[in-house]
Amino acid sequence: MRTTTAVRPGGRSARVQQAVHDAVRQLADEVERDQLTIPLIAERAGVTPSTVYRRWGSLKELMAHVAAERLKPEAEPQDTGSLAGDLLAWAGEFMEDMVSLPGQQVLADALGSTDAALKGRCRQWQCDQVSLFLARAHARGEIVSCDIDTLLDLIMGPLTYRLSYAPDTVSESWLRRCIARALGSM
Amino acid sequence: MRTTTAVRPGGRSARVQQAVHDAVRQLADEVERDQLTIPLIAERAGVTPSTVYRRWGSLKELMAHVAAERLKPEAEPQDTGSLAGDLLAWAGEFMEDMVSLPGQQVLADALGSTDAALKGRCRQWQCDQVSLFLARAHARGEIVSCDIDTLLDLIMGPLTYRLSYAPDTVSESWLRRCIARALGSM
DNA sequence: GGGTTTAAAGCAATTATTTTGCGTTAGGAG
DNA sequence: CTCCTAACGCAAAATAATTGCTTTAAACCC
Repeated sequence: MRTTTAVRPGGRSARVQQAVHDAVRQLADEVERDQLTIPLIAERAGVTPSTVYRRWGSLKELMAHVAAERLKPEAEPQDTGSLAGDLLAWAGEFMEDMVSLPGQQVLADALGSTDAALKGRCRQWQCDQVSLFLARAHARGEIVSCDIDTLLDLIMGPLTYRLSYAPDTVSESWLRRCIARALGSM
Repeated sequence: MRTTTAVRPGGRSARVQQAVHDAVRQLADEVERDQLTIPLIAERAGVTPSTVYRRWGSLKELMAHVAAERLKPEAEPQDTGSLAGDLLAWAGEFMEDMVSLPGQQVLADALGSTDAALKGRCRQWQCDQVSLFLARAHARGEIVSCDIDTLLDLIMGPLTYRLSYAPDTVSESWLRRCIARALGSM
């Protein structure tokens, strides 16, 4: 098992990680998935293949790490003025990202990993987002009767499930119903 | 894209498919995941590697096919006398299978695929199961106010989500609450 | 700051896997 | 029974993965 995260954060190590991740994202838009190889990625990143093998182990693990990074929220999610609105904006954007063909690849790469630490991090990011929405709601004085886990179970659960098994069956109206149900439950 | 399913069903082709699938299942219990290679599988199955490459394309796709097969229900699920009971028995068995280490691999292999047809088949099997439970409930005279999709959204959604991102947080009591919520909703 | 230590990267040789062209085999159709 | 063809086997060639050793550059300690 390799560590991959923040080994000697400032310096060459970090630059290599950045270069490799960038190379993967670039090449994902340029070549078919089955010709996306580690030697190709290494060349684009300006490093030797053995560096990639030693740090990430395999293409599968590398793709999982890059995919997980794309699941990480980059900016503060918008404040819509209500919990339901915040959840819809957030989950809606996720939904739109992941129904697309590249999004489907990202989701598959992330879910295809068995790295528990990686999955745990993804889960934590989602918890953090929902936690932020709940804090906002509380600050507004909204009465909320459900916890983070239940919201994730009833929103991200069905959403991830459908995105994986039947991506053509998701829609904004369906997502609205999920959110309404989640907020109404308990 | 390859077809894989039922090409010249009766004959050599089917025997090869069987032998290869069997070899994968055997070897999955014997060797670490990263030394499970196509040449190894081919040797165990008594075929040449090129046969496997030509039919399945890559290890990833082969594993996805084998994993999907394990998600297919083999026997008629037990009739417990109530819809809630049927759902709990079925989803509970799925949960127990998939929290285990080999189960986690199977789930990751299946979810890691981007073969829409394969995913669609998995979804269909689950629809069929729930449909059967609903038919039984109807025959018993149970009043049921929710449809197949909602039951899958509220049971298999959260379950698959948690099995993927936080397998240590599932439990039978949690699953019971999911099922109760699903049956009470709408 | 300058010297020391040590992860991590580069390089190159070795090994393993993947691809491919072509001959062969065995189901399926007439 | 014979022909036709998809799928398999075989072996050579191309490509990718592994590994031992060397070199580089962060990090650490005076």
